[in-house]
Amino acid sequence: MLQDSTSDNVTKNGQGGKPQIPARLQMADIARLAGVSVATVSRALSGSPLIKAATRERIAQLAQSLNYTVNLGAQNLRMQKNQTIAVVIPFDAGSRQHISDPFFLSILGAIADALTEHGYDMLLSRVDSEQLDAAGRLFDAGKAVGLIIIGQWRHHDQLNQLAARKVPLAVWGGELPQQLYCTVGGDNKDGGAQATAHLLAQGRRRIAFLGDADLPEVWLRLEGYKRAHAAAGLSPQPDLQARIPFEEEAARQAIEHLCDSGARFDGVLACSDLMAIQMIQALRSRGIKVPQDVAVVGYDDMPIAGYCEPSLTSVHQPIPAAGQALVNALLSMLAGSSAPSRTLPVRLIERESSRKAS
Amino acid sequence: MLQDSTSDNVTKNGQGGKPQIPARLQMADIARLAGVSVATVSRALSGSPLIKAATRERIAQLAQSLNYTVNLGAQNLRMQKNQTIAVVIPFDAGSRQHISDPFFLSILGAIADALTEHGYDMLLSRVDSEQLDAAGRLFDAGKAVGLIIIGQWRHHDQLNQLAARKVPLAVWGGELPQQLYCTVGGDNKDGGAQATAHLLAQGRRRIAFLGDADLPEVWLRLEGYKRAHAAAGLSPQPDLQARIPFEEEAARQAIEHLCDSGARFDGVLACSDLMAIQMIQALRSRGIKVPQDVAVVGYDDMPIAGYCEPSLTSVHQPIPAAGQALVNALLSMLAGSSAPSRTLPVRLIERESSRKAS
DNA sequence: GTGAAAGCGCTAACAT
DNA sequence: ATGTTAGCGCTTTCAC
Repeated sequence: MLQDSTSDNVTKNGQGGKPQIPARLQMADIARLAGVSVATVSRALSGSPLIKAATRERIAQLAQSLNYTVNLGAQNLRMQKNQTIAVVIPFDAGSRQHISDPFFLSILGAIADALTEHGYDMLLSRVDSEQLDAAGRLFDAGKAVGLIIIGQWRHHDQLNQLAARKVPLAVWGGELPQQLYCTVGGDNKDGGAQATAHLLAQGRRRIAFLGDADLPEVWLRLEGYKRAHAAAGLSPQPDLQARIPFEEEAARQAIEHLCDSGARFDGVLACSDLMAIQMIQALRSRGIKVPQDVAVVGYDDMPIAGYCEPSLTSVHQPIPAAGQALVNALLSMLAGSSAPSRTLPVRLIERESSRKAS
Repeated sequence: MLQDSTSDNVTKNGQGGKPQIPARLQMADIARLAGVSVATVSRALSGSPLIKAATRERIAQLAQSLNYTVNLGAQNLRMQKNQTIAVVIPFDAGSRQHISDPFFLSILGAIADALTEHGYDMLLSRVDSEQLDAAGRLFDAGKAVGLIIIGQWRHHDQLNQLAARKVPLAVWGGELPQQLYCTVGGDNKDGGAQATAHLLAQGRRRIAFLGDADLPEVWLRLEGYKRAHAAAGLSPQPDLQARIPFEEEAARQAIEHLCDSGARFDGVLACSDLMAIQMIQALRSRGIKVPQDVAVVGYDDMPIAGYCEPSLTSVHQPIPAAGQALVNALLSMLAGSSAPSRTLPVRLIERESSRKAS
């Protein structure tokens, strides 16, 4: 059997059993075509000064014209490197619905931009929000060198375990005591407080809080809500704290339920813009006016906030900064340094939905 | 030098120069710990019946307890396989803004779900919408075995070239003549026609069309708009066709400009819900009532459509079906079969923004 | 039933 | 300035 057969244009074609799909070009092919060794091609393509400029150029041209690109899988294996970060958007196990909150695309885009800038690829993955630790598999299997997880959900503990296992990890969420992993998040306590203080300043006294306080971010916002009440010498009604989930359909039902429960309120702090909008709709369909009868404040300040009717007062989160901060944190962990958790400033954007009652 | 040194717990630690970050466990480590060869571990972990059940179980336990998982990079290289699909969301080159239209997350989620179901990973990538062919690199470099591209943008030609190069490709967009690649998309012509017919039926006669007809999807919707006019024995005013881009900020400006241009219209067909909402806002800020003075119809029927004030009439796109169709198409191409383009049915959801003029 | 050894596509010493 | 060679972590014939 001839080893040096130069008769084939492309390495290994027609050997395998299957009807081989256009086998990808590999370095050996380029080498043969250029009449040099693979080592030379490798060096030429990586721009090594060891190769004579003319040869380098010739090889580069050849590769380009054939759309050849170094196989990154093989390259990474050999170089022991991996430039992929997994971004995990947990999904609500009950309703396998895909998350409709625009906040997620927004932060995803920001992370994608930041990763691209640093030359990393982004593997998008969805895991059950009840089993965040399943994301660790992406690291164990070497698919990604690090993880960015959007939200702690109910599993601070699982995230801690991942971190204890030394899985490089940056999490969008609230900073919690005894936390082993790095979080980046808006200042939820302050955001909750700003929004609540604003409603109180408008003369609202019975302010409903919409959100599932089992989630750290929401819990912190609730703390802010309480703090603002305390600062005004008031104490909030516990029955006005409604456990509304983020997922759209479940949220709709819970909001309807709240409105029909007979609870009386003249202000609402919702933990997402979506919830706020759903609440406004539920109120209006019951003949209750916003903002005259009930003032509503949302959270995240997504683009829609400015476009609804009435335009929505909302707590603005610095999404692009968040994306960068998450990526920076993770990269510095990968570089061996430790990354402190960061809390980013937020600010209330006042619009029509919370205008002062007449 | 001892080859068989069993003294090290982990392969290659403390050999390299750098302060080695917790070197990942590899098969050799498991093999040593289990007192068998790597071949046995490999077989055991892949559930080969060649291995005695007891041994297999023991090895599985060990691996599990150590969070060991086969390195997929190496596995893929060896097995000549790759289970990654790249999903490309082009960005508008001018405004490097991340796309704020919720439609993109929505379809991204649908694709992610469909890919997960088939055991594929999803690499999310953003490319300049003017250089869609740059996405081919993901395939050339072996990072992904196939591409799903969201939208044709202005570069039908580049997509055709990719397809001609045999890059496995499925595109969300409009079906065009002489198209070498596979598209999946809503029935844009019909969607445009349904929306327009609805507006005409409400007595509207001067209907503005908002969208950049350079984009195939938009062009098809415009065709539907014209067809509906023709069917009613009417002909649309060319000056009411406004080239509004999808990107939020640019759209806002273009819409303001249209409103101030003196163009008179009593109906609007917008090519996204975002545009529709922006238009409603622009009109109202000028004292024009929706739907009394101007009826507005959006496109995509995103969740917000039902939640704005007035609620938005919109053309509903079957996003989950679209995600599955895109994935199925790509997978069947990968399997060697050809995949026909698909046009999915759409339907108009009537809401308040287009109620009949009194 | 298990081990030894070759090789997936590439890079980096070490030759020359 | 270029070629030879030995692996990266894994799977899989082929031996035993």
